[in-house]
Amino acid sequence: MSIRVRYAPSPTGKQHIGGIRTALFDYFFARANNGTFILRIEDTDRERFHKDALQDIYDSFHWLGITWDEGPDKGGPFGPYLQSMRKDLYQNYALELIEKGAAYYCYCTPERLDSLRNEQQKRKKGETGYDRHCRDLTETERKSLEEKGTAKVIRLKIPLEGEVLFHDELLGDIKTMNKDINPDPVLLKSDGFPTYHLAHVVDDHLMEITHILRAQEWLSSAPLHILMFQAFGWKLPKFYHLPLVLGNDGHKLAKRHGSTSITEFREKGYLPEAIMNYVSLLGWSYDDSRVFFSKEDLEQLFSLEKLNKAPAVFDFKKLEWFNGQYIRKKSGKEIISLVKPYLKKAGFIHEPATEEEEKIIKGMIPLIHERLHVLSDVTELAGFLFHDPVLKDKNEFIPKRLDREKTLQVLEACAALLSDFDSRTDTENEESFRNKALELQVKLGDFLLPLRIALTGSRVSPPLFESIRLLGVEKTKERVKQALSFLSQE
RNA sequence: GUCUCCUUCGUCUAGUGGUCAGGACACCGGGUUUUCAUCCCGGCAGCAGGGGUUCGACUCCCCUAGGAGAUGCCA
Repeated sequence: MSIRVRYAPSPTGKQHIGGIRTALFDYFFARANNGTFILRIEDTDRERFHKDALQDIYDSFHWLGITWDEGPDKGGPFGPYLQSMRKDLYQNYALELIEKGAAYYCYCTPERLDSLRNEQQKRKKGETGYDRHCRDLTETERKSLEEKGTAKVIRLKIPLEGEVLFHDELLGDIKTMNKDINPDPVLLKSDGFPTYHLAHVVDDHLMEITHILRAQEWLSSAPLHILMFQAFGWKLPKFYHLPLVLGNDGHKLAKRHGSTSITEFREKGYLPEAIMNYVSLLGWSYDDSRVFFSKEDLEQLFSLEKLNKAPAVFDFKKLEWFNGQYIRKKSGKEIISLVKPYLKKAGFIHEPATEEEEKIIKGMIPLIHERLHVLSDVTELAGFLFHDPVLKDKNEFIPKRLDREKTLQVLEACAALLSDFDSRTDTENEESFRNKALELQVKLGDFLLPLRIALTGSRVSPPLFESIRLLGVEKTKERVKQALSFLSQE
């Protein structure tokens, strides 16, 4: 039987690292086994639904280059793939469960449920969850509630005794006493929409899903899902509860850990290759040493056997390292087009860029390429090529081993050296500067520092001589002049 | 509180009874160098604890501890 897997996000917020990791595993597993990858949108929570979130799912996937074989926009033999369009279907299945005695109507108001929960929390001990108030309503009680038009939901009737035993392909056999299962969870909400529990079981069956890969946060409700599969008399898919991705505080990854949504990573200048590579290594590995994997590699190499059970902490530093690696693999040409949007956004260049701007960009790439960790670093690194530096701290100019007088002297010497800068090669220039530094009894690094700051506004910059050539000697001279007067101010 | 899952360097991980416990990021040194970055070389650092099983346990079993998740008319 051919493999069919699905990624089933709910459009309630931006796609985060955790969800994408699951999606990637689904996708790679399908590709590596000539299976089918399905995208199903679980938009059954009408209150939390966001149109932008739906778009974000598509955007994130397109950007990463993940394609699906069946989905809302693509169609397929088991559609529609938008759960809100399958509403009636779920109602029928919920009714079927009632007929089978596996579910029942509940007329409890949200208010009653709230106060119930409050009391339970106050008590701290003992029972939690629904008290099964409506489970054994008599027919007459039910009828009178119906006549009053009380809103109702459908709840799953969890057996009071016994246990559920199921096998997780990753975690092994898992046994749960029925009394420990969430007491009678809601299947069909009062607005007629199903909850996740009902919807995914119905759809996974109808869509002939063979493997369910989902995060471990679902593990505790898995027994209840098993119960439903059994009540319907359906064949069980294989379950893989994937380890969670945690933030550096050890908790489930969430907004508070900074920007962990894919679109935010994208905006900061992370490459899809880097994200894909890094995220794939969260809870999965290939062998004892290989770390670089392209999408194509993963589409072939990925296997469920190499999955890890323990949760993984998301490490921004390592992602950044991967990103730097992938940036360095790009050609200069690629970097140019990758970096341009950031220059535009910063207001450094026009749209489209002028000829002069193009020239500068082309020239600066070799200088900044290997200094880039994320693409947005470009504005910091190359800003001085597009605007004069802001001089704000005199002490910045003064090297540790020098004082202000000496620094002024050094800067004057640099200005003098600059006059026939263009007539010399870089090697010759270096020699002249070196000689002058020697003459003034200053280390070359110290000698060049004030000039570097005059030019770029920072102690850290791309190589000096190349930078001077790029910006032009005339402009450099002006900046040195400004620096000189700034530094001589009392 | 209760239930469930998890536990190898700070982090991601390899390891499936006999290894000097391997790799990567981070970190710390050193080298290259006009700063930074890159690059190269080197280093620090781990089997949570306790019992078993076994000739032999990181590997198997039990207990303890710690962590996480769930406990919603959210997914």
